[in-house]
Amino acid sequence: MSDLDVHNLLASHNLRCTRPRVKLATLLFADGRDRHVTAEWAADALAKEGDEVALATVYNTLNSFVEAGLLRQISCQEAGRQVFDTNVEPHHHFYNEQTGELTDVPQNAFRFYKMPAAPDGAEIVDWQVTVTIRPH
Amino acid sequence: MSDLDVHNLLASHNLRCTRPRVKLATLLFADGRDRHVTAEWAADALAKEGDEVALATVYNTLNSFVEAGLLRQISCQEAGRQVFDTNVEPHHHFYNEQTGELTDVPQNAFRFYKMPAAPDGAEIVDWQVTVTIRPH
DNA sequence: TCATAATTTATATTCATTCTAATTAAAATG
DNA sequence: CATTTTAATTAGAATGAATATAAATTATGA
Repeated sequence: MSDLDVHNLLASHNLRCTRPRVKLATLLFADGRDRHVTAEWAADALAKEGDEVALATVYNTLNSFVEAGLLRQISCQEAGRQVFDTNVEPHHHFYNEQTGELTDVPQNAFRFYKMPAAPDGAEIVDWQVTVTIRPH
Repeated sequence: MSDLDVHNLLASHNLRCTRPRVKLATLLFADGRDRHVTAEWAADALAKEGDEVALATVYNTLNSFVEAGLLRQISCQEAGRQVFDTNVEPHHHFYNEQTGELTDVPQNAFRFYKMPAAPDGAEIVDWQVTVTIRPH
């Protein structure tokens, strides 16, 4: 993903092209790989490249990316830290209980013939499987 | 669940019968209902009954209960707080995105005919579905 | 170029949880 | 039953993640 692409990506999501946003978007989206990152990880990764961004800004930016639909916040995780997922398509996760690492499981890895109905007065908007794995 | 039962429950799980443990076990297990509770909720509930227990003790106790297999820690939740589940059997959850409330979904409400294989070098130890619902 | 509105930033603050060290209480022993 | 040992409780301090604040900076459009 070129500099121009990053600018287009931000612009097309109504996000101003600021230094922190460009750096973070490049870090997260440039190679098209799926990633599960914390704010601290992203801040450290930028710092290592000499692109220091204040931690508060990293939080702000990741949250704007979530609002813009560029990132997804993962709710299935070790308690106590927010994890952001670059894969915004519906999918599931392996959770390595030893390392805490999350790995994507494609949506179609699960096929079901029975699902619960939504409770009265509510609708189902998403479902997500967390598969806990243990190395042996 | 009588006082005697609570004592038996604790004793049979190698937990000393202390005031905080008896109070918490009674609060959580006496009526056999499934509950999803935070440490703060439990501390407040005891305080309202005149049975004050230090918050640190509530945390200690809930964590011992988890270790003893009397409670389960839920990993699918709003970021930032631990939720303890009195239902230790395999099951799933509705997550109300409006209120944050969790409701049990019985294990057999899902039937799959296709599940992902565990990655090399690991085994699947648990899987759990979180169904996000929205009131309408 | 200039004005203005959004963004960044350092710092302070909040909140959930754990740690510490002293006290208290439970079970085991004699 | 008294004593000893060991575990649990507790107040308060400490930690760590995330957000709020408010002043300085920067992007964008006129």
